[in-house]
Amino acid sequence: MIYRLPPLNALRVFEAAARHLSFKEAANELSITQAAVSHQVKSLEEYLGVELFRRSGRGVQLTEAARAALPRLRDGFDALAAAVEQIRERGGETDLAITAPPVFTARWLMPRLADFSRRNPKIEVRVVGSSKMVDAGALDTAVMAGTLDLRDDMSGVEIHLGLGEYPGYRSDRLFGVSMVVVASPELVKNNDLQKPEDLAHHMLLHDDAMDLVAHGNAWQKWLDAAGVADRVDAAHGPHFSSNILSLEAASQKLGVALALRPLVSDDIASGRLVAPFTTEMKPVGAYYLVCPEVIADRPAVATFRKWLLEKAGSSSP
Amino acid sequence: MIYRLPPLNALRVFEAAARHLSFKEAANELSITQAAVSHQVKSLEEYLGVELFRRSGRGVQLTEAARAALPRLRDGFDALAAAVEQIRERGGETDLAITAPPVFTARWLMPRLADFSRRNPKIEVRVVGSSKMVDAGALDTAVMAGTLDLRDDMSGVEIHLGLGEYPGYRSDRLFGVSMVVVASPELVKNNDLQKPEDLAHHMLLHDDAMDLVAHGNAWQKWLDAAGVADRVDAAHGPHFSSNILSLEAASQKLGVALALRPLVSDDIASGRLVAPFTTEMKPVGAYYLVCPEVIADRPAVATFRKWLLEKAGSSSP
DNA sequence: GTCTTGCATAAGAAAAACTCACCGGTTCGC
DNA sequence: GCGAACCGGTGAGTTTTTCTTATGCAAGAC
Repeated sequence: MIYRLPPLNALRVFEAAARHLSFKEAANELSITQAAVSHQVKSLEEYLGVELFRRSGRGVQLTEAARAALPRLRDGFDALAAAVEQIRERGGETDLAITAPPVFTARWLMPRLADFSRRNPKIEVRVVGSSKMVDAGALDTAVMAGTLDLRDDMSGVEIHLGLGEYPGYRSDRLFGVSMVVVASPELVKNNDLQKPEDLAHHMLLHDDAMDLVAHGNAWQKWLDAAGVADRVDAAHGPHFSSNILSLEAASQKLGVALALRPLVSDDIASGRLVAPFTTEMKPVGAYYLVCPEVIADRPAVATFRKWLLEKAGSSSP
Repeated sequence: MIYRLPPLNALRVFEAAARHLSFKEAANELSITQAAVSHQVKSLEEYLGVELFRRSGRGVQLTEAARAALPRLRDGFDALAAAVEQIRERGGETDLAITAPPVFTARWLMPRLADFSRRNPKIEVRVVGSSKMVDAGALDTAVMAGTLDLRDDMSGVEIHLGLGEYPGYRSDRLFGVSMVVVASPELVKNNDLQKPEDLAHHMLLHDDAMDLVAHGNAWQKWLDAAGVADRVDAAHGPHFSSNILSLEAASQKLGVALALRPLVSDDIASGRLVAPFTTEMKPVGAYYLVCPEVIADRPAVATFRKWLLEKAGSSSP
């Protein structure tokens, strides 16, 4: 993952200016002059080729483009600030830090983690749901060949959805995943949702994470696999930023979502969701437990790995 | 929200160096010299007062502190990159983009959103769960009543947990929140969890988001409010990065969590969770629907606001 | 009109980032 | 062992970026 980022200071200045809706105030907050803010904002606008503020003689207003990006920008700085804070306080006080994709965490890990904690009450756990544990890059051709590696870093253990190619790191395969269509049982009962063609009459729920896994529009790919791409429109429907949200939406009868098997097994077993079709799309990759060799033999890590592999083995497809 | 951040370029260099576990490789990626990387890393270490790499003659190793903070750091840069990308592409093309905290989205918005979509099938929605929509509020900004921005390629509303002071933005109060203790019904039945003191015998589930809302250690504050701070240890127990995860953990009987009322009302009604104590801690703030004045009167936004306020009114405390 | 406020801009000053050249320790091949 | 190849550390000097000062310009307030 190589970041292509604009000058970061300019971003920070822009964020402050946007928050205050005033260059002067922003300058004050940052302990620089108003002129400096003006310069930075201008350079950022030139770099991006996009107007960020609308100057109306006196005062400034955000443009649509700038406004739309602000939440993420704040998210970014928040995360950076948190990371720095963590370093300052020597954060890793817990015995075991687990970083994993949110869906995996909520749907698979959590229901089982209680068991782990019961068996190992002394191991203090820290669970971080990180949206970017999907190896988007791992689906690139270069990496598919197994030549390139990414992510030579990490803290504690991480769970990745990828190919398991992490040179220098111990990686254990948990289980493979496939993509299935899920919907609320009532939706299936009430309307006819027996053949993939019937999807044309339902709302398709999209989510960004799934598109990442599928390396494109996930619905499009699934419909292709099912051979009904020409009869169902994959473009429309609400978008969600995470699989957790789209699954929640599906169970609320908002529409039909894509999910990863076996993560949704529990939902299906409990009747919260059903998988009406047999068509399953095998995306590349599987969930892997990855950790740097240097910490692989720590007691807490070793215990967790052993436990996790056992759990994965007993419920894997 | 004023960010206290180290020199950002140093952070970026550090991230690259950590990823490659090599100053030389990092230098190569960043198109600078190895000496520059060395300098930047050193300055960051001095700024933080924390050793980040352990130099072993040839090659470098991450220290614990550095390793622990990396996932967040990467999350941060990912978010910044995404924000920049979004600005470049002038955002999505949906009719209505809703950015909200993850718990709010999953526990409150989603169950109701189905109704909205049913009533307004033509409005295409994009829901983004953003981890840090909690804020103290931008309090001292100049209010601008400027020229209208007539471009309509993207319209975003946000839901914040804050004070409702957003100059230049239209903000409507949805409902206030209070902090309550929740646990699995079985946990309450099997063990005695009748008085706050009993918490001493249970695992306390911590989450970062709740600490943010409480402006400190949320459990500590709750225990203070309940008057049992001296009898229950607020420090230990597993940590989660989001309220969604800690609630999930609680319902899996891993321990006892803090939650926001009324977000968990549905869980309590359905019996997934119970709130064993009457002590409720009122944290500052409430959920607000916030949107820039310039887009407040667009049909999609106006429709959504009307609907949302109606829903909030009928279920607020 | 005149005053005030807030952003833009140019030119020079200050600060930060980078390079170069060289050092020293470690590893690896012979 | 011994020397070569690597890799990071360091200090001095240079380049680039960022900031300030000073001033200009437009819009709203009185």
